[in-house]
Formats: sequence, C-alpha cells, structure tokens
Amino acid sequence: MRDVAEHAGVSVRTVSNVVSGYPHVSPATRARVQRSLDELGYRMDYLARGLRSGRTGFVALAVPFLAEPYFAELAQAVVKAAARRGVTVLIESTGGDSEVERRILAGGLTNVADGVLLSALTVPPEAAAVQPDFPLVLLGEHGVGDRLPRVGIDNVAAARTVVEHLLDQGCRRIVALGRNGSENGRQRTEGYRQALAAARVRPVNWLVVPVDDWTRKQGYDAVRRLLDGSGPLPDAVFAFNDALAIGALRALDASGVRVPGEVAVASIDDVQEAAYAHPPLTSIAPDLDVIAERALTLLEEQAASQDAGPAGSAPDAAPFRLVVRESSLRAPNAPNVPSGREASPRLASAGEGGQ
Amino acid sequence: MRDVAEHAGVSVRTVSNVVSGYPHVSPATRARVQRSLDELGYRMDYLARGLRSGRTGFVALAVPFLAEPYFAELAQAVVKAAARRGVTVLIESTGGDSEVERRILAGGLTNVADGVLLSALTVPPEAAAVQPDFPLVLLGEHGVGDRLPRVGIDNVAAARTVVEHLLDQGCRRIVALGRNGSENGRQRTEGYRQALAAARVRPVNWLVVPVDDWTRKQGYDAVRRLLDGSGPLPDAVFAFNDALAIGALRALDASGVRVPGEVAVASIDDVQEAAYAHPPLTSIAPDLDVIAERALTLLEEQAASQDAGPAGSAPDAAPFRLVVRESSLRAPNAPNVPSGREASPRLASAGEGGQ
DNA sequence: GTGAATGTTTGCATCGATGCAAGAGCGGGC
DNA sequence: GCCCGCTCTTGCATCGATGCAAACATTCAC
Repeated sequence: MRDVAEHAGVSVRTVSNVVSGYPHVSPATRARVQRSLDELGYRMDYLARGLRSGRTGFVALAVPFLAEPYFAELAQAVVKAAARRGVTVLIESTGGDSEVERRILAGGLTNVADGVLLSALTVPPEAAAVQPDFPLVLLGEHGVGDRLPRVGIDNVAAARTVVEHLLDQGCRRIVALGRNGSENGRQRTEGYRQALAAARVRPVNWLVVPVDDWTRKQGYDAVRRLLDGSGPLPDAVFAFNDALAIGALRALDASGVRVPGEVAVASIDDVQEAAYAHPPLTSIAPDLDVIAERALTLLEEQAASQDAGPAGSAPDAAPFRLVVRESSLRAPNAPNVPSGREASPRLASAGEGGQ
Repeated sequence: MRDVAEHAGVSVRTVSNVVSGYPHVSPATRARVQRSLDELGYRMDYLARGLRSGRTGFVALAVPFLAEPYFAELAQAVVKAAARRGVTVLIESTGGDSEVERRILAGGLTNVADGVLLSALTVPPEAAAVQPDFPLVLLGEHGVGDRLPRVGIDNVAAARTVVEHLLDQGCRRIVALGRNGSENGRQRTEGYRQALAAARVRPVNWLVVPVDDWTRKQGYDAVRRLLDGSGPLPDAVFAFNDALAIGALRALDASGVRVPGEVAVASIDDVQEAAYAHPPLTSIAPDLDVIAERALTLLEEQAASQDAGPAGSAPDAAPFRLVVRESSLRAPNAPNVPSGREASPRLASAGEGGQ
C-alpha cells in the first residue's frame, strides 16, 4: 500500500480511503489512485485489516464430517448465505473428535473469524456450561445447554411427523433405527415414542435399534442383523438419517425384501442422494437455507451486542417438510421417477417446525 | 499477551518465547508464564502472527460445489492430510462461477492463506497463462496450461480402463455419458475413443452423449432421452462420474431395464454412494489421500523455493484403482453386498495411474 | 581473576492496514 | 476583511505478534 501511495503521489491514508470507499475523496485523486492500484496489482491484506479493525469478514463453520452428504449440503447452504452478506466461510472438519470440538468451543477460532458456527455430534455438557466470549451458534445439536444459541429443526417433531406418516400408511411394527449417545438421537427416539403412544401401538412392536454412528454401513449392518434374527419382520423402518436409510435399503434389497411392499422406509435429512435411492426415499427436508440464514443473523446480532458473547437462545425451531417418495408408499402407484423437493408438491405435507 | 507478561512479571518477548516453544527459557520462568497463560485464558491471535511472520498456517481449498459428494470427499482428504501437518484448511465454494475462480487465480486468497488449492471446473486459458506469484496447485483439471502445477489422475487412462473393463464383459455398444465443455470431459472422451479403437469396435457403436453438468439429474435425463429414442439400446453406459451414473441407474430402473443384465454401468470417482447404489456401482477410485498429500507437498515446495510462484509442473499422475461391483458384471454371481474399497479386493484390479 | 562461552531475557522495530483528529485549501455570508 | 464551515488530505498511533540483536547472567577453563 505504501508503494501505491508513492506511485500515485498521495499519502498511505488516502489510498486506504479510496480502497475502503470513503466518500470525501476528489474524483481526480480517486481516479489516479485507482490507476496506480491496478498498475501495481495491489491486493488487500485481509490479515492486517482484521488485526486493526477487529473484524475479519470470515465466519468459521465446523462440521464433524464434510464427506457426509448432510453436512456437505449444510456447508453449501452456509456458504451461499454468507456470500450474500459478503462474508467468506472458513470450514473446518472436526472429524467428530470431541477434543477438537472442545478446542473450538474454548475459542480456538476466535480472532481469525468474526463468529463460529458449530455443528457438533455431541456437545460435552461441561463445555456447554461455559459462556463463550465470542459469537457462537450451534447448528442442529440441541437441548444440552439451552444457554447456547442454536438453530435447527425440532427433532422430536420431525421424528413424530415421519412416524405418523408411516402409521398413516398402515405400518404397525415400526423399527426406529439410529439410537446412539447423541442428543439428536435421544430426541428422535422421543418423537418416535410419542407417535407410537398417540397411535396406541402395542409395546411389543416398539423396536429401537442402536447404532454406533449414522452411516450407510451401520444402517446396512443393523438391518442385516435384524433380518437374520428370529423375531417377526417389521413392516417399516424409521431411520434417524438418510445415510442409515440408504444402508437399510441396500440390506433389504440384498435380502430380497420388497420396499415398500413388505417394509416401508423413511428418514430425516433429505439429502440429494435420497431422491435417487432405490426406491426413492421418503425423508424430512430441513430448510437448510433458512437455517443458514438464521444462524448468520444470530452471529451478527451477537457481534453487534455489547457483551459480544452468545445471549439467551431464541428457541424457535427451523421449518421442515416431509417429502414423500416411493419408499414409504404401501400402495405404490406413484411414478417411479426421482422426485425432488418441487417434483411432487401434492405429496409433500407441511411440517410442523417453526413453532 | 502484554497482560500475560505483566501478570507473570516478564517481558512480552519472553511470553512469546514460551508460547512458540523457544528452547532457551528456564524451566522456572516457563512454568510461571504458563500458569499466567492458563489463568488469563490467553489465546494466540493468528492474524497478528500471520501478519508478522508471513505464514498463516492456512491453506485455501476452492472447489466448485461442496455438496457434490466427490468434492466433499476430496475436501475431507485434504483436511485430513493438512491436519497431519498442523495446517488448517480454509474451504471456499466457488459455485462453479468462473468469475470467482478467476479472482482466486488472480490472488484473491493470498495473504490469508500460505497456499491455494484450486479445483476448477474449467480453468480459463487466459487465466492459466499468467504466472501466479503465490503457491498454487490445481486439483483434477489438467492440460490447459501445463505451466501450472497440478495433481490428479490421468483422465485418459482412467476412462480407458473403465471402457476396457466393459469390453471385457462383452459389451460392444457402449455409451459415453458426460461430454461437456470441460477439459476433463474432453480427456475422458479421448480415453473412451482409445479403448474402442483398440478393440476395433465398429464406429456405428460409438456413442457420445453430451450433458450440461455432471449431476444425477443430467444423467437421469440423458438416459431417459436415450431410452425414449428410436435407436437400438446400448449394452453399457460409461458415465464420466458417479453422479451421472447414479442418475443413469435410476433412469434404467425406472424404465425396467435390468442392470447389468441388459445394460452394464461403470463410471469414475468411487464416492461412498457408489457402493450403495442399485446395483452397487463399478467405478474408478482415485487415491484421494495421495492426491491431497502430494498437493500439499507441492505447495510446501513452492513456498520454500525462492521465486514463491508455481514452478514447472511435475506431470506424474496420481494412482487410481478400478473397483468392480455388480453394475458391470454381465454374469452377476457376485454377492449383492455393498463392497467398499477393501471389501472386494479380488475384484479390484490395479489402475495404471502413477506412470 | 579474567575472558570466553553458553544460556536466558529484553527492547525496539516491523508486518499492513485503519481510527482518530488535526491540517490544508477554499468559497460564502455578514 | 474576517471567520465559519465544508471538502479533501495527511500524520501518527495502534492492533498482537515475531525477527533481530543486544544486554545481562551464569558457568567454565586456564
């Protein structure tokens, strides 16, 4: 910048004024500086700006596994929303390592980012208890410390919606696939329970199958074990996310079980892959755009407020929709076409998120 | 840091020495400073360090679409490799916008990252012509400016390997699905041509189907059109990436065409989804770990060399493997199990990358 | 006891930008 | 003719860390 100033014959400060769009610069000077800027190929050093001004224009997003489609699509939505605000997203993949997550909660990304969005598998309670001194919003995870602001769908309601749909299809022996140590898993189990209880399903038909993590492989293995077991077959599988459902579908197919004829399948996430599954997968579609938008807004509000740290959480949940596809239709007369979010509007009933 | 220095009764410089692990600090002092560090909850300001030292510890990775599984898995591999070196990855999603890519090539991420990894859909020739003044490595894209260093598989060889495999299975009317404006598309088409020519397939059976982009939807639509057309059915589809293949599989299934019985399908990428497709998809698996590792090494070398900019490219290609699954086996006697990379070693023949 | 060698600590300048407030130039009102 | 107010431009200090080299302390050899 000093070079540019010399080249244009003005002070460093004036160059800064031109670059940052300060209004009181004469057109002549502005033009001359601009020319020098171009000629010398000046590039702003964002670090220096960040150091002086305290704001970097970065927002950090930490997710457990970038290669998991749900998180990739979430990241994409955040990047898109951030671009609209002129903000660059710095993505970090924690690998689900709670040590890394702890480090982030402890402020490991402060100074380099104006705010942090954390999508943790499980927020350790003791970490959730402390009040961070930087803008922070949790994505998805919920319920542990309501002290931390959070954006996500109502997991209980989402699970209940899926199970109610399966009940509507005449299923009575529904497996809940995916309980693990996570809070999300607990809540989705709870939604499953509520739906069954409301429908007065006999307790002998309540089946909760645990898994280690929410991957295709775990879904495949769990269903394989289920089919090899001695108990009566279920007539539906409610998978806690699409990856588990995809694995379940493959296992059912491998065992020659017809879907949805013998077993209906539905889950939560509605990743792109779901519409191309075999058969196309019924799933809950969280509104990722709204989630991303709201999360960034919360960060901005925190940054603007004096105390800088996360304030009391706004507890309203993000909206979601149930996207019904062939995998859960017991009387399959729907066309066997991949139906995206807009492709089958008549089949998509509104979710109950947002309240 | 100043606060810590006062609290511990030492100079700022000594605190810096402790933090950065400078060897000549007496144990007593080190302990005292460390205690103050913990007590005051000191956090390093990476911006300031980066400003002073010129190295930030960040590497930028720009990909077109994070939500595309291939790029998500590539990003995951880069993050993992970077973590081993104590480097943090800053991921940017360009949205395939060539304007954004141009901005990155022009140095939009310099100063904030020590190096840039760019996975561009199409590198504009005029942008590839200039010599960047910062460490830069291209991922995947290839052939335009051999001046820019690049890491990726040999697309021609990969495509040839797939088509040879389909020919081995007895296929003679093979569709190449995925030509578009990209250099990658051109090269994969070339590999297809080479394989057919070597096998003396009659020109009437050479079918190249263009698409707009390499997505499931484009694959679905293109195959739909193909099946609705009047020409004789192909007996194999070689899709240029897994997304196209997944779309193709769905279209074939929707039309009641048996895979691999009537039409074999194979492609390139071997994303996790491929092993769970219906039927499990034969695909070329590029060694993403090697690609990521090599790309970071190239960045380091550039950073170490005096001229700082990318030097002449090391033109050796990254290794890949052909992972054979059910979708391409004309006599399907393989178990209908999702076979991951390690799951079916006997079926996986070595690729010819790396030479 | 003296000088050298090694080990430990410190001060100062600096990276590149911006916040702040003052200085320079100029036209108009009374 | 003087002062006020406005526009445009500038100098200086500063953000938080590190490079450099000097200063100080301690030990050792002769």
